[in-house]
Amino acid sequence: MDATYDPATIEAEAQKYWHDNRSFEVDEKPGADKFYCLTMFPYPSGKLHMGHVRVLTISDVIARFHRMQGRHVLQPMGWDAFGMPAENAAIKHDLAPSDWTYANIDQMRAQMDRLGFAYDWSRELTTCRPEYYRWEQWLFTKLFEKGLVYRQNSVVNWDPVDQTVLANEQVIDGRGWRSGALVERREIPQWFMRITAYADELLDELDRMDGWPTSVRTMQRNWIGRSEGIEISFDVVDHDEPLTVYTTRPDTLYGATYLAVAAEHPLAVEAAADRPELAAFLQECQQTASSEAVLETMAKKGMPLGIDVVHPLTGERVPLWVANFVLMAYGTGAVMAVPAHDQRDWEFARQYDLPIRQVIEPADGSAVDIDAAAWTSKEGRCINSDRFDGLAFQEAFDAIADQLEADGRGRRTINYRLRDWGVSRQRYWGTPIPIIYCDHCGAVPVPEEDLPVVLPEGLKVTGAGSPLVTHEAFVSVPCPTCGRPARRETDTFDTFVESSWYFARYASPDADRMVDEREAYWMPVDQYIGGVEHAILHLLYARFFQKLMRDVGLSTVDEPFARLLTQGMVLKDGAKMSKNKGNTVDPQELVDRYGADTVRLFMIFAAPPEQSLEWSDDGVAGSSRFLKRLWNAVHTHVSSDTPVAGALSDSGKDVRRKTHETIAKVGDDYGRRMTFNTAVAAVMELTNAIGRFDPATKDDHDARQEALEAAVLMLTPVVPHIAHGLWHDLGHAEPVIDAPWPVVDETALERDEMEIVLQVNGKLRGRLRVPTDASRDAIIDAAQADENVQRFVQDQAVRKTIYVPGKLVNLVV
RNA sequence: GCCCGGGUGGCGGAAUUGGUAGACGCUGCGGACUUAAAAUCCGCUUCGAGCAAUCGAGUGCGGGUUCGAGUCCCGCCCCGGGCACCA
Repeated sequence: MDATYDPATIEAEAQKYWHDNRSFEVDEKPGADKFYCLTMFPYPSGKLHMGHVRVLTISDVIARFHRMQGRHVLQPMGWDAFGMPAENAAIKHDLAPSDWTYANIDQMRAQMDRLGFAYDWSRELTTCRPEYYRWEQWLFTKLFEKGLVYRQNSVVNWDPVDQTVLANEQVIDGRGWRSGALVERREIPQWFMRITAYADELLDELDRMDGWPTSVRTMQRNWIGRSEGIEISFDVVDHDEPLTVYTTRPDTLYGATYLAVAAEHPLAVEAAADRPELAAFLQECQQTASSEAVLETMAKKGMPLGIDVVHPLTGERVPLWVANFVLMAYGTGAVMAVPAHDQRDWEFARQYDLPIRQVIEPADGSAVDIDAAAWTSKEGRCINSDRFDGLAFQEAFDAIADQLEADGRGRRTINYRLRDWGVSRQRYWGTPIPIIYCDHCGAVPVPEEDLPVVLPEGLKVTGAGSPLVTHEAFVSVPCPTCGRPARRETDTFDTFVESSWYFARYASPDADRMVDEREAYWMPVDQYIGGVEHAILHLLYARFFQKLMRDVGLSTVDEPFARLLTQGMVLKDGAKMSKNKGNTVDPQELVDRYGADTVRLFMIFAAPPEQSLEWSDDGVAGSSRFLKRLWNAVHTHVSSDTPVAGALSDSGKDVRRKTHETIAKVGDDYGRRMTFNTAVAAVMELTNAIGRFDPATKDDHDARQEALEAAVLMLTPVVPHIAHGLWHDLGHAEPVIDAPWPVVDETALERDEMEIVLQVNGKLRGRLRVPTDASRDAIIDAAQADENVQRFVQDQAVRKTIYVPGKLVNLVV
């Protein structure tokens, strides 16, 4: 064994061993305890950044730990290869998105291998390949047959100068990021997947998904947003069709003093026909980005339409307004406003001097000042509500609902905040939507035998619309039904479609179906790891797709991810590392300088996986120093002479106790708690103890061998290369990746003495060493006899004595 | 605006079920080795008072529950993530 730690050499040796032995390629081994460990696959954006290194390292630690626990571990890797950045890079550098993407993939794959991740590369997936995306085209056509997809108008951000649809990210302060033009809302026909058909199942299963963080489950629950309410019809004066609104607060119906519709609503458009100032306002409402964050934070504006509606219970006339915060796409495009009991309605009413009528008062009789703010609590009872006065929330809800239903003016409904998933993108670098439009047959799905619809690679991207639209060889096709000339859909799928089923495809990456019977062996994913920024969209869509695959008969699994770990960001100087901020650190330079193990160790040690991680150059150097100390400790041991036979010394006993205490803690930290940082800290403590220990006898020497072996084994998931070498140096022929996890020797944990903390009135006043078998009374007596304790007790009477066994005594005086 | 997190020394963090606040690492300071420096090793390192024993204060802010609160409850402040076309 070399006296000095040379990462470059030992990492190359370990990686060569894994590569030559195909150490991480797995197949379906019957009866094995399978463990499917999966990282959210990366978008191939260029080189690996620190965020990648962190999530990939966390996943690799989990995968390698479970392998050492004897499980049959699958850890695949692939590429979420379609998306907007490739188009932007293509415009900037005048090249094809495909060339840029494949070059990035090659670069990132090589970097991953240099970091020593235990991937089964035989299952590698790339979503921009027709052999991958053909199956989601196939599924789309099946869903078309089942009525789970449909085409409908919906709103996009329109750049009137570039004549193109913008992503929310491309709208900056209401303007297009390239043209600088004011963005408009525009409605265009788009394809939707009916995720709302699965809303109840997606919601109900959250209660049972105890392998997921509660925060993510809560976010999804709120996102789906199931509510029980009433659809109420208001007759519109001089119109035949009533106006329908949904409310969860029918108990406040008597306080409805106005209604508001969206700018695109037919009633608003009709009213604007002969009123230029109203038409101008509707035009202004269009001049805004479509994201909810923008709509909810912009100044609320409105105008009266000069149309009245009729209150369904009182028969009073109530004015109808148009407001910029009401969206046509959500619900019915109309809302009922109760300013006294809804804060947004209250502010709007104040702004436009609309009446505020209190119809609920606190049940406890306390006063509320409706002039100061809306009173939104449900802990009240009705007032000013005719025969419903005095009723509590639920009573009033039921009574008013019954009345409206009896009058034919209302209907109890369950409503969801969740909206169907719009999957159409007016972009080139994506999966073609497999639809052909025929003047005679309408929208026709591409027949199975004509799939895949292959995206022509190598088209020139300009930034003004998708090049597919003008690519006649792609667009012009005969109708599959009637054979007459027809045109292909030129929109592509949202890239979330590709990432909604890749986890299943890894199980059978070469199947001539979407997935084959191997899916049943590997699914569900046992541990999924990725950024918390995916807590809602990606994870909800993936859950939805799993159910779609189940319901077309491809799977029997309900939920795709049994356990979920959401890792935090990598920060530097308190901000997320990003090219924009110019605070990035290139992982490659660190790997070149310190080796992969040091980078991996720092990533794991600096913070628990779920928290953000603050970058520190000095911390990386510290991780490297620790590996040198570990190397030196093993070198010192294997190059020392074995002392003569003799029993274990007291310090040898201490080392054995520390070894087995550490084994117990580290196993719990890796397995149950997933706090890998504290696992590493515990092994550092053990290594420090080994360094201070000078074996006097053969048994002492054996204890040091045992301690070093345990330390190496426990660090193997984090720093597999140095562990590979050291395990060999400690005298083992078999590779450390297949060595079993160390087992706790309970007898080594036994102690003769324990420390008891002494408190007076809850304040620390002393410590006490007592035999482990000391009785409660003996300990309390000794506590009261303690000199410092007596200083604080003096002649005061002890009112209460609290004894926490093995921990503390608290005297209350 | 709404939903979900987070806030502990000079810094990253630890404290697992309400029971010793600051493990482990970094930085800094002091020392050893060296002609010297680097590397390495040893010691100290929450703040204040004290020669010391020890005492007081302290986990974003203000209250509360408890023998005892970083941990539980109520009300705030600040920072981060998401908000349906970034992935």
